[in-house]
Amino acid sequence: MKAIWWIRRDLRLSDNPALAAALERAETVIPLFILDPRLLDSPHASPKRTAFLFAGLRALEDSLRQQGSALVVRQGDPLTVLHTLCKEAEASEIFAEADVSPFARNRDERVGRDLPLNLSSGLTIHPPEVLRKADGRPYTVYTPFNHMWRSLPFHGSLIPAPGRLPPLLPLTNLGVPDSPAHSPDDLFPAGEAEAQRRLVKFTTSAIQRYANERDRMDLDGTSGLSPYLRFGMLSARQAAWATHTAGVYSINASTSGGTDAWLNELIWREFYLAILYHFPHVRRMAFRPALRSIAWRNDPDEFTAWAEGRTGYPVVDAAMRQLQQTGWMHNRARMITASFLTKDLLVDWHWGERYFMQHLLDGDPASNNGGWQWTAGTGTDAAPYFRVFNPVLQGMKYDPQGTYVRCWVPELTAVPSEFIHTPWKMPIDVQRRACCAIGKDYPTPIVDHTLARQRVLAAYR
DNA sequence: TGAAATGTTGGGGCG
DNA sequence: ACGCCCCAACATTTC
Repeated sequence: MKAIWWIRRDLRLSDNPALAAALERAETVIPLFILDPRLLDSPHASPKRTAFLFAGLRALEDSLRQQGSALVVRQGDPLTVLHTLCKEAEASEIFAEADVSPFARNRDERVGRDLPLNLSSGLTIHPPEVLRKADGRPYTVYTPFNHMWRSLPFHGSLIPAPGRLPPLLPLTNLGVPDSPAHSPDDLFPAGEAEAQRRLVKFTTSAIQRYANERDRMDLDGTSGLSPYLRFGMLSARQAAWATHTAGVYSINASTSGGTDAWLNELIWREFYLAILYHFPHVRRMAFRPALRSIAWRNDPDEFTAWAEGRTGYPVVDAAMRQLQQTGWMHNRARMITASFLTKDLLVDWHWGERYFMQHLLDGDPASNNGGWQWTAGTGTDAAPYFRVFNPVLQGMKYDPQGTYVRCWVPELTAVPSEFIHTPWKMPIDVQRRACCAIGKDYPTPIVDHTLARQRVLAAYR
């Protein structure tokens, strides 16, 4: 029997339930990736993320070749492509990893009606369907979701990568396209091997300090694994299991330091994947009906200033430039910039959601939407509307010396630390010495935070 | 996974 | 010695 392994966001050979199922049932497995124009040309697509995906496909292709197989790449509507390939290669089964987004579920349902599609769970550790309250309804609050999640047994162990794969007969193959844009490949080299390297590095060092340092924008305190999790170059199970090697892993522990904080982040990921699965309309509108008609200002010039890092608030500008230049942004900075756009500038969170999707290597519909709705206060278990981040205080707390700011906003390099988060307060002679004239070399704040805060509170009320 | 406004307390300066 | 004021430090409430 021949089967197709339809690769979507599971670019890995190890711990891949869909691949394992295919190999168990079929003598020949055809690894297939479909370039779907509806995804690649969507308004939420990102040249940087596509470049990362293609680089990941090249890495996967290399691994498959080393195992005696190959990667077949084709373009078009998945149903049509799969139809053609099934006929051409005489494949009688298709195996893939289940996904949660409305787009993916729609697509898979269409395919499954016509073709023998077998979906395996692997995107999350616990599938969204099984996590329900006692009354059968899905969770909408993180903490009880977290408790239920942690109470579930982890079944099965990690699936090792297969040894030699069955060889393929020649098939029509586009090959992996060249990356559409220059990607910051040195910061995030794509592929399963790199993901494993990072995981080992993280679980043997930074994870110990993760509880305290993950919020510090000036330190290397995060895992840096999000782009790899996004495309399944690393499985969530691998990410959670690896905490064993950190030596203090306990599924029910509340005091195991960094590993526990790390597990919480993985559970946030599963929470928002479950939210999108159970409430697909969150992609189109606020989860909370009362907050679907906020009187946004939506000033296009202010939005552009935010996007380009010209707001006059150093932490906001540093973060937005980091995103533009690297395709990644520190998690604390994501909350600060999202709060600034929605609350200080009163721009619809949908605008920010789309912009982040267009730039983030790890851009994932579920996590990104969840994060934006959390900040805007419109989502499940969201921050209350009156919780407005103060960009100055956040900067002083999570970038105390201004190292992060100076890294991404070079015009502030010589500004003394005393003024690094409030450069507009520099006396003229200090500005001169720092070679930074406010209003010329670096912008005056585009809004007064105190006034903006009052304005947003009124608008939300 | 905030921050500002408001309230309370207690020590020290000073008449 | 005493009352009064000021204000920092901390706690509570409110947005």
